[in-house]
Amino acid sequence: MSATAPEERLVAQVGEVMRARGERMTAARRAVLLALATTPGHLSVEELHARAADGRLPRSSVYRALDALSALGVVQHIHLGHGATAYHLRDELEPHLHAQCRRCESVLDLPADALDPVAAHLAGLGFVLDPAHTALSGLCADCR
Amino acid sequence: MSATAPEERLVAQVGEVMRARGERMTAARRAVLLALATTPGHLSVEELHARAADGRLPRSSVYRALDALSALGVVQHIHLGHGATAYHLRDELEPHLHAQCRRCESVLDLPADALDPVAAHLAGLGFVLDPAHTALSGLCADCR
DNA sequence: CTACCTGCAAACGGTTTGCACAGAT
DNA sequence: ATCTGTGCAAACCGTTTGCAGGTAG
Repeated sequence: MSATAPEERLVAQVGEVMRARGERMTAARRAVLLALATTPGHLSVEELHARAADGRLPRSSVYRALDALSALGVVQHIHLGHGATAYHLRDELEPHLHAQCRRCESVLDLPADALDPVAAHLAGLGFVLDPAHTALSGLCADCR
Repeated sequence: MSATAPEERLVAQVGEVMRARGERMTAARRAVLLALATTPGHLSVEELHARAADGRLPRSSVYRALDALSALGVVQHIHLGHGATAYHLRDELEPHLHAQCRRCESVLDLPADALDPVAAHLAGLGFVLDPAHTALSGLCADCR
């Protein structure tokens, strides 16, 4: 019966959007998209390189696939202080922020509304906060 | 009469702390410290390199001077999303946070207590927030 | 005089790019 | 058949490091 797996549906959907824009759904993009869809949490390019197409996809292609998917709004990234940028599918249903320990680099998830007070303050200055775009920094319980 | 300039007092003070630790107040460290003390706001290593010792101080020495001064707690740094790290003297009297526009890269200052609500939430999880260590991200009034 | 520190130059990790070829439409 | 995307390799940028010589104490 082979019901259509949710990742395959995603690839098909994204493919349509790309075609509508005169772009193409290629093996590289499919591989990156599948890696993101089948792995929980956020992944570095390093990790994507390892998981997508079994490590056979060059890093530069991973970057270009991420660029293309980001342009569609399918993929988002988070800046983690010192460390490498982390990528993830846009999470429409479960948006959340991140706080990273500056010592052990572990990442904590926060409710999406955690920055609402600052966001309001900034809005008053005409500044639109993108709360998920950079991780907060500090020391986790274990590292204090 | 040549009254002692505040920067010179700072250099002398920091020099003492260094000596007390078995370290030294060298020309490189003095130059970086003076550049930070006489320039408002936060500076990249690039900018420090240009201002300290007239550009004659190698970048690697700027990094090492910053490391030494950071170890004393005299200097702090901020991670700015994509961009290069920014350095500044520890501002005991006027601590503040930063929000950076992801388009024009300009930086907005925020009151030090702007993240208190999140900090409280995180404290409940045992996580100690360091609110000044990473800049928030978004779009400024001009770039929207 | 003796550590500690500097300058230089090379290496580094993450990311971007130029180019000729491959492949989706 | 066309034109976008890929692979490769080299360049890039911010940062770190090894080492021989310099200098603060």
